[in-house]
Amino acid sequence: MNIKDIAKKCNLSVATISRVINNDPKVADSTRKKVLSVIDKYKFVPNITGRSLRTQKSNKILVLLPTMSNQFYSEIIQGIEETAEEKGYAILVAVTNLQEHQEIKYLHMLRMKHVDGCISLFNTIDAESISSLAKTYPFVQCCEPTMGADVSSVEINNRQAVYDVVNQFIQKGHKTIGMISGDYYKTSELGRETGYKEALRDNGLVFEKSLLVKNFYRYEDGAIGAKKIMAHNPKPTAIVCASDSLALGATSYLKSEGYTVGKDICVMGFDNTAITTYTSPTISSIGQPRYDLGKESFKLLYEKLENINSTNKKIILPYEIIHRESTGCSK
Amino acid sequence: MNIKDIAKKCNLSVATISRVINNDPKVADSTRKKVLSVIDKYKFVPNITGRSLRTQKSNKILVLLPTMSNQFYSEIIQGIEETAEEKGYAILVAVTNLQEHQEIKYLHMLRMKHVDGCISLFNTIDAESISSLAKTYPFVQCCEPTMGADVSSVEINNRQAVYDVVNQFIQKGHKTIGMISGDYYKTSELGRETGYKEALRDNGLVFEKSLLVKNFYRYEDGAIGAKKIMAHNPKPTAIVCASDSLALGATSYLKSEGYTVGKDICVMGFDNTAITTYTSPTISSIGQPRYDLGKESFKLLYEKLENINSTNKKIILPYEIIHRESTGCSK
DNA sequence: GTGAAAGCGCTAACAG
DNA sequence: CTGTTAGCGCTTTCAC
Repeated sequence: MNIKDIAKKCNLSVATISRVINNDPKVADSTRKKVLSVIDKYKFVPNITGRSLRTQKSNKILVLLPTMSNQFYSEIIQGIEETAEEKGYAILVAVTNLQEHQEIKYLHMLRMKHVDGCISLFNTIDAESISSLAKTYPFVQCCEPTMGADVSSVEINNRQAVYDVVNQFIQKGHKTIGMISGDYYKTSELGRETGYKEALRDNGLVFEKSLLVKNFYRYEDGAIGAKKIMAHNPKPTAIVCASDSLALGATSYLKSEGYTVGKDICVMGFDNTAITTYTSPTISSIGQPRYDLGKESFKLLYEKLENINSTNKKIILPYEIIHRESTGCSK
Repeated sequence: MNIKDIAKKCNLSVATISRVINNDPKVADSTRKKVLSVIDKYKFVPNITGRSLRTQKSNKILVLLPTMSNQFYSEIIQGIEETAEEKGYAILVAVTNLQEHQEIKYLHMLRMKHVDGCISLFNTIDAESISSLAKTYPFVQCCEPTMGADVSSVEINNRQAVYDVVNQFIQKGHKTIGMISGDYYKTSELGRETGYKEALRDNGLVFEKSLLVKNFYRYEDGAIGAKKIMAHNPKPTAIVCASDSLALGATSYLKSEGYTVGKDICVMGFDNTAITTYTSPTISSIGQPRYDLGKESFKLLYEKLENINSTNKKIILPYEIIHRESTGCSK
């Protein structure tokens, strides 16, 4: 059942059917009624591939995710989705699992015009490729802009967030502070680690390599990281983590070793995911405005969708530091 | 830059270019070489919309998710993705957020031939619509088959899983057992609740309405549920939950009320997500073979992709009951 | 207000 | 081995 069939049933041309489908005002009311009833009767749905081929647009955008196993992304996607829907765009999510060939495969959907634009939550390909991609296709990076790439992006000031936290710790009297970070989200990690180092430096403390451990973002990496950091002499009294999962893993390890987290040692998480209030101790965290991160990303993408030559923008959104039980202690 | 342009640059027909693109063996080696070098030079990428329109297939499948904020789905999707890739299919994920209009919107992608098939992790539309959809398009349900629908599906035996757990509790001497369930995944919930009721009945215990609370699957719903259940007289000594988030929320509430979970009261989760081993107490849980759930779903879908008239299959995969600290107690 | 016809980019049947 | 041709389903001039 295609447009031609409907045209036959109606004794009209395909052009008229097309006009009805697309709400063209210059079609007689009686004609429109007849066509709609036939469309309804046969449950006709216009073939979007034919339409895409003709109009050269799909009204779909791609959201590229590094992994699905991160609570953090869900609200960002909701922000994108709800903003996109207002403008008539559906969103499609693809997961790269951090594999470059997957990333390339899905980015081809842009070049192949199967989607009109892409919001990427993470990229492995180099800055130059990103820049050239963004020049030709509507493309926006969210949370993890590739360093040195000329592209629109939305993120928080990761450096400043950790700087503030470490600074607070030092004000409260902490002298030995560790950090557990990850090892693949290059941009945010560098920012967070830089904030850590700069806060130490600005307070006259020296950065020690053995107090900064980097690995993945699984709970167990938090535990492993905490173990390494606690082997340091003197023992740290505070640990900043690059995610809540790391903070939770660290807390779990510290408790098993007899420390009272929030009293003997402070632990700070990142992203303020729902879990933080349901553990004991509850986990302090740095919150990102997830919904708005998604929303602003789509708005930037929409500017590119309307005019690919519009200038690239870099948007920085505010973060918040939320103190819970895990940072109850001063030293 | 399209196939026609390439043909001109090569002084060949578009047909030959198409043959090269599609690895047709009956193309002279010298010709192939020339074409490939031109393709490379101009960075030509075949337009997949044109191809889809012509071949009537997209080599893409849709994975329909009720929500993104559930750790549980990530490994299922990986199972689907890796199996699909072997067969040359890319996967696209869409999130309905439990809204019917979203579900319908994305299912249209099937009818519009924008994807060749769909694996759905949850549906709100009725059994008849599902059956008729599955008759015409490759469609498989994973984890939550719609009751009464004629469709291929993969799941575990939810009823038996909870039956076993409750039975174990009773064998260990528990006499008052509560259950915290959810209120929208109709199929699995009904199965789990039925298992709970049947185990009670088969052991001569009576089911009491106030011991079964239903709500959403957020941590707070676990806390709220536990509060309600603990108001019962006599006090329950074990609670079965329909998810790990509920179990964690319940545990958090019980601890705040002074109970020692695993000693005063047992708590069982569901899905065996990573968090269960990083809380204290660690949470016992019923594990589903997530990767295989995804893998088998794609295999069923592939049978439909090859032959839409192949008979529908219902696959039941094994579960496992994993005891951790939260179920340490007998009564 | 409606229809005829061209064409989006591609593949495949057929001819040679 | 290569070219010619038709057509996938749709939108959009251009006529009338």
